[in-house]
Amino acid sequence: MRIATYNVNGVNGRLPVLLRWLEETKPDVVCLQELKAPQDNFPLKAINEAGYNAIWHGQKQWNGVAILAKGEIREIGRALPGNEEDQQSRYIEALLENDMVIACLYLPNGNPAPGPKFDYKLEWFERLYQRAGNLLAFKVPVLLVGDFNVIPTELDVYKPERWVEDALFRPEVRRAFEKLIHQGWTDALRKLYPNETIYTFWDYFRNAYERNAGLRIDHFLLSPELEHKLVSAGVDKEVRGWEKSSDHAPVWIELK
DNA sequence: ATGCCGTGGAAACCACGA
Repeated sequence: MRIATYNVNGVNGRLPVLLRWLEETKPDVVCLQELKAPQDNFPLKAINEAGYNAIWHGQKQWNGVAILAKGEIREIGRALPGNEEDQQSRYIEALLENDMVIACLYLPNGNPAPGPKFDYKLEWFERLYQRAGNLLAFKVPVLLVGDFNVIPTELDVYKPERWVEDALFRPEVRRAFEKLIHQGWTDALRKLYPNETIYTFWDYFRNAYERNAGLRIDHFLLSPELEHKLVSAGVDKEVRGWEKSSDHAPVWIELK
């Protein structure tokens, strides 16, 4: 089965691109981030007509996550536990019909750093670590998927020296990602391509896409139960070059 | 070195993103 993640940067503004990409690549399950749509303005009809069921957690103006599936999908939760005051819709968790658990997440950007937004990012990351540990303890197949807003290593950014102070690459954030991996997760794309330059995001300006000045910040983390089912993975890079594209490209994995 | 672009919501600019 093919599972994909795509930060759409506005699900309604991106609808033609999203539908074309779904039609061309036919993923079985899709995690979307940055819907930028309130709960009652999600394009469910168009998604259904494209052949997908959907659950989503919207928010007026910003954030918002969704999971689409050709098969049945049952929502488990739509908030990351541990902070009742967190109102931002950045997390949704579901059970797929093959009993796999999938968490679709949009980790906070965190800039400017240091500052309250960076503190929120680290706090959110710690709660994700706790939740991820609880999911691992169930000993079932689990996927943590989405826009982590983390550049894991120097290999994942075109000019690392320019990013050392940035909230996507600061040591605290890289350590948090490393700590999560060491909890027992596998970074799917790095497992298959340990030494390749792979990007999933290119800025809208400075001709970043044409210069291939990108970042790898959209990730698939596999629980141990899934590690040996990983067949292939990649980035639908050409989608980033389409008219009215998001600044992210879709990323996908294939599981047997 | 830098939101230079893009989105959505409100208002004809703003916040936010990475």
